[in-house]
Amino acid sequence: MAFGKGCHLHLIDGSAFIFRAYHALPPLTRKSDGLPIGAVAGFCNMIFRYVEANEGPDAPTHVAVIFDKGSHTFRNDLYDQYKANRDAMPEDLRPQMPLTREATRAFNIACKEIEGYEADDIIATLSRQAQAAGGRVTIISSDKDLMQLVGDGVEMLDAMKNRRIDREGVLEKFGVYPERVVDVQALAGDSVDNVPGAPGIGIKTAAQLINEYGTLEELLDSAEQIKQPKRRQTLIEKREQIELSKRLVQLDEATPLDFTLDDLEVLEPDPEVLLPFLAEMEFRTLTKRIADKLGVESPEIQIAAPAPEEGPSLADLPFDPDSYTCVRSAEDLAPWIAQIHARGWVAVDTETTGLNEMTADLVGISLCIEPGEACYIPLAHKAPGAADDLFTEDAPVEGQMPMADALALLKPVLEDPAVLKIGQNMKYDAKIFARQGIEIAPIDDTMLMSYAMHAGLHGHGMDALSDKYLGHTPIPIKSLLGSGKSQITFDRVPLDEAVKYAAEDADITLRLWQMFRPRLHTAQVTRVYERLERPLVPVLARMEMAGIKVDRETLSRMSGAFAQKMAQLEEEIHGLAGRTFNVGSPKQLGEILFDEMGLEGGKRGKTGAYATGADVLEDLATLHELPARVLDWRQLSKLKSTYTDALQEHINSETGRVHTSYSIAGASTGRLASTDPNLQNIPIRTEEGRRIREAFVAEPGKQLIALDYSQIELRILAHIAQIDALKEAFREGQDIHAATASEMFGVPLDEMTPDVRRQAKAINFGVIYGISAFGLARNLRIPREEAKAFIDRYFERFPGIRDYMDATKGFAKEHGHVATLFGRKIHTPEINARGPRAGFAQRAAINAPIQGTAADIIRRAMIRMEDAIRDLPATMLLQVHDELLFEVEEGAEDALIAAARRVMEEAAEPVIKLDVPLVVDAGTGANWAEAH
DNA sequence: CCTGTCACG
DNA sequence: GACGTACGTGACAGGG
Repeated sequence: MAFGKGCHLHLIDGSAFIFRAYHALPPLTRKSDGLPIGAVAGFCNMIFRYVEANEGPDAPTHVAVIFDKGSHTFRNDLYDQYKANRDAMPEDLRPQMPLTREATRAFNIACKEIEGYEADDIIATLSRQAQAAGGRVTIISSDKDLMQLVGDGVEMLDAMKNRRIDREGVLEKFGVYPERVVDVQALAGDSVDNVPGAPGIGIKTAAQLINEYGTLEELLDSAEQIKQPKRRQTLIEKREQIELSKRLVQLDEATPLDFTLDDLEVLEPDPEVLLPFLAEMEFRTLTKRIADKLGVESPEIQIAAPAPEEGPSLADLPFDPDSYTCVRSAEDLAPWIAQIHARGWVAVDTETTGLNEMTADLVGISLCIEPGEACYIPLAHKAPGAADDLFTEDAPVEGQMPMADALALLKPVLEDPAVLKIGQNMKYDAKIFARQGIEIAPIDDTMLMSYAMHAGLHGHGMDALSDKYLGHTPIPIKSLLGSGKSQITFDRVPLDEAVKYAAEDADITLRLWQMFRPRLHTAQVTRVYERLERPLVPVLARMEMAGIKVDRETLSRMSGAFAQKMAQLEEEIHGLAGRTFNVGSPKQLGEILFDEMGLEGGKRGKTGAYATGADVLEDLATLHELPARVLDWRQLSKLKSTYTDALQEHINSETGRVHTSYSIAGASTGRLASTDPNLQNIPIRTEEGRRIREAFVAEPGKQLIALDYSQIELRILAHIAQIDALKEAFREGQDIHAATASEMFGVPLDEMTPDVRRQAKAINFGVIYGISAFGLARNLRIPREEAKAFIDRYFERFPGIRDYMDATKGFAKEHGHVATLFGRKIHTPEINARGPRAGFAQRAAINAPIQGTAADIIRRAMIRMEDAIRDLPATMLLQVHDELLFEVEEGAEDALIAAARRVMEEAAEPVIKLDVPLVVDAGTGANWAEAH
């Protein structure tokens, strides 16, 4: 069909699709050969979704996907810096580029690119041709450069946001209509494409100037008349640069094409072509979906067994467990040490008798210097267990170096500032070595490299990373140790097996390091890794080793009291129920409440059991006494089992202190997580619970000091979202929730009631969490309509908040991640999902930059803290997200507070100058309850 | 091993 | 138009 009046042309910006697909999906690889395929998969999905969405009455008659071709265009001849600051294409995306073309053709959609021209120029040329022929055009892209084409039958469609952009939309974005967009762009420049523009003039100012003077040329000719001296000078002095910028942003509407509009007619996909392509890519789900849609049978997808030697990215070297060396003597070890010095780096891994670094004993050390070249140094292996004779059982295995000898030889290497020690989760090994008197440094950590690059995409344990990035499943530790009751410790593992396992770990670590090192740069997270992740390792190691003194007597006394009270309550509850049952069983409790007692409103969860959460029981408490007693019982049960009992088990017998372990790469937002035990959730909100903190004490002659950031997340929100009213309130030191309430409800601050303030507080928190009327309604126990009215009012009073939320969601959808002020990336792979998961992902995306920036700030404070308090008799013990806890000798409290507060309040600087002050509150006491 | 519950920021 | 919703964690008990 010839293109003409009544025709509708769709032009799809192919590169935008590809990059969106690439960033939206984890680095998927084709199962059979490891070919990176994530972007192709995403691309095909997007094309398919596009096709499905365009079957209606407004279906296009003509369509093409347009790509960029080559990196050199006429714009580079005009200006050699054009797009010069663009990152190189990620290594794993490059091989996917030709496949996206193939995919387009497989869908039977015209696929066009022309050497030396950008896709935008081809799109411009086709749009004008279509307009001239009397047809309509829809450009599927969100690239603002294309906005100059809009109007007179040409519209843009942002496929992700599903938003059409017409002339008014362009006006909204640029402040001018499409025909003047290039003028505004020429002035404002574009940092992404490295278009210089006029320094100091952004889109707002540019639009204002153009609207005042009509066109860019008229503006430049009348530059002398401009009142603002700075602006006038810029426009006069930078005229050439501005005119060059205009030529750079101006799309070429006369690109020579080797095809015509008629060639772009919409065609049905041919199942004989499309399905084999999808099957070859090994897209199971998509192949089936499309086959169903086309009404044909889905082809069988044959996935050959992975052939590691054919893996393209890792054409390296297969893993050979038999190639590893067992080092049994100083003579064996010497050449390894020489090789390490020759290279300047070595991957190191320790094997121990357990997972708790404070109690586990060193069993052996493995080293790797090149992929495939690794050794294991057994140091404390014993004969395999269960010997009849208790004495021979503990005899060391023959042929091991004395531990002291090995450590004496390794210590200089491990502490050599010229030798980089590479590990996976180095904090563990650093602590093991520290207990042997070795301060390992400098270090790299593959777990943290992965975390900096891939937070939110997947876990960062070695097994996951090896599988994903090396296509190799490591020997499972369970195969050596067994599990459950018969589990043995690593010192009982036979040497030949131990060598294979341990050396492989070091080998994997080295290979991951070689792969990740360049990728840190392409992912632009080198600074995050080097400034926020890696330096934290020694800091946390020292905090964990310091531990905090916990008074067993106090806990034990509380346990006894709790047990007594619980027994009492249990009796009462059984009496009220009319029979005995396990109060701790939600299942049994639900049956009692809703089946036997016949209370109304029982809701079943997905397992079919009644929900009996605190919110449910609180509602029921108005109807009957039993649920109220159960709530009391549950509180005590929680306190006893999780705190007063369990904490006693964690008191280290040697130090008399409790040593938590922080996971650096656990939470996707950059927060730390505390485990074994978790010291970040010690009770404080209720009086009974709070008393548990009395058991966390300072040594005699010392004090505990707690410093915590006041409202740090709301302050960050005020800064990021640029909310002037919030900023002002913080600058004036106002009660922020009261100030919010006052602004929203018009109540003067001195007439504020606690209830109004409470509601405003809930809204403030809600905003940080990605507010919804439902969530707020549930939190405040008010009707949803009322909650919605609150939120509407809030957005009305603080319109910047909604802009922030929309912008953050949009960014996540486009890039597949969000970022903190310090550049930490948090990936949001589900952001383009459908159904309830989309909501989750969106709220998480809104929250992540705020929570993550707060996490970055306290990390910066912790990293600087040791230096700042070096001369004080004080130790940093714990971090609880926005709080740091110190132990300090009596008499030095004030000095510590002053020094630590300064570090914390200035922690964002100099990278970020926040528009709001950071404020730190401090408390001192003999125990944690008093210090808070 | 999963689910529900509840402790924290 | 229906659906299901506050963000981030870890530990414990029950129950299959």
